[in-house]
Amino acid sequence: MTTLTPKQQEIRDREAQILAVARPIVVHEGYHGLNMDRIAEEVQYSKGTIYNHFSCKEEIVIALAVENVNKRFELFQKAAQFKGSPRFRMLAIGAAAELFVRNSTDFFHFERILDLPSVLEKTSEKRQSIIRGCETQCMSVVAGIVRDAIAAGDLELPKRFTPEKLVFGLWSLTNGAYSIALSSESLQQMGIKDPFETVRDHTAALLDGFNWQPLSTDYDTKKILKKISKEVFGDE
Amino acid sequence: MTTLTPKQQEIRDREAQILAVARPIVVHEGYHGLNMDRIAEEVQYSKGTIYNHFSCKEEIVIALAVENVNKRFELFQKAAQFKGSPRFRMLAIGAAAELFVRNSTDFFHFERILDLPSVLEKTSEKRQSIIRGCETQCMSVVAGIVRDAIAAGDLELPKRFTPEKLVFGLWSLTNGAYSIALSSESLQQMGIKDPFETVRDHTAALLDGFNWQPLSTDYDTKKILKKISKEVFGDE
DNA sequence: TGATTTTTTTGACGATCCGTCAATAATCAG
DNA sequence: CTGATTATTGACGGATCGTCAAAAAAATCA
Repeated sequence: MTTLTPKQQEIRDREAQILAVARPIVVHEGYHGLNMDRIAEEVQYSKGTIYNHFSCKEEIVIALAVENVNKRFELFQKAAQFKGSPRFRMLAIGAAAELFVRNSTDFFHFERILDLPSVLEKTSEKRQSIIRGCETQCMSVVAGIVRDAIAAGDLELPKRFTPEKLVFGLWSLTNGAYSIALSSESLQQMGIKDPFETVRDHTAALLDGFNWQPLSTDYDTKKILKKISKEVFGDE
Repeated sequence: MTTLTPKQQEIRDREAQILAVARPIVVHEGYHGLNMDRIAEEVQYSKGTIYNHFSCKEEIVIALAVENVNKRFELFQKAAQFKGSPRFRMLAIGAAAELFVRNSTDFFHFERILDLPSVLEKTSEKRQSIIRGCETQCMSVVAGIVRDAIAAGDLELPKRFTPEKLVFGLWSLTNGAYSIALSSESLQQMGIKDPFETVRDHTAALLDGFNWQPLSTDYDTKKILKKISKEVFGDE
């Protein structure tokens, strides 16, 4: 129980091995470049063995997505702990989201694949619920900051407008922007050279629109962001 | 030249037939439910004939997407012609986007499939550029409204902030929201029952954040929207 | 009209890839 | 060391893509 036989150890490690082999394939050659025979060849085990770990191809993709959403959740938690006013903590969340996308551009590859219902359908309920759980937790962390802002008197939401709704807006904005930025060729020719900066500007405007104090015009964004990246993400 | 032989007529019509058969399949059974043999069977032509019209499966999907983006562009043009202040015309654009999504939920099916690089890769440059063109034109129409607002003195953008950047934000927000709403199961359980209403609120907040006059607090949204749907989209 | 050329249609076929499973090999327990 | 258990293997069946030589249909011409 406490100690594993070498065989058991080998089996445990293999799952990570398979994912390590699969990840770059999906990233560089897309969903259709990923095929089981190739994985089998690269990890030096037979196809049947791969299927002992993952019941289908889609299960590998979702496993990769799980690795990513866990990382995101960690970043969000760190960010939420930034010492400062709620509005600044929200800025830290934005920085976390940006950092996440920058460090794992590949994330969107997996998320896009799983956006296809015909793909998601084949994956296990178990891993699906892990992903949903991560989403919900991230949402909670951020909604918590909104609640703190309300409690502190920095923010007053319109009638029947929940903190979750506000978070949904931020989530849509950032996710939508990164998603477009990664897929649409036309962005460049429309004159948007730095989507990240644009997203920062827009989240600021959105929160200003809700009159969340202090307004973006009242603080030095660059300065705060520098402080955040030093204190929260010092190492990345 | 001016008149077509019956045979040529038949060939012309067949393309539409194929798409008409393919669309519901993709919508209801996803990308992987769509297969060429099945299409061939349903349109009562052999597979080879299908391949005379579309060089591959992906080409059918992108053709369906083209049908949709054209529809969206039409709606946007109509909306932009609404008689009223730029801010209200922008409201009309929002209504157009919402109407588009409501009437063609299936749109996101095709867009998601084409988000996979491994799928898009196989499609013709011709159809790709049609789609890009529609995107660019939509962007231009909306950016035009922003410019009108600036010219009218209703809006002043921050330094080095182009109208296109503002449009990109709106586009991200709405697209992101609809995309999440359609795919994420977790939304409901987070308490967002009406994503459309939430999107309207957020776009309003975003534009307020840029201090685009008149602010959403200064007009009766419901009233204006009713006017818009009567005058612009009377029939839909 | 009937013969000839051109165009269109067809579906059998090769190729690829998924997922299975009976046979084989490795490991473990006594 | 031996028999029981567990893990591994890769050949195979099935599905689907896209091709292409042969057949059918249409168009052209005498």
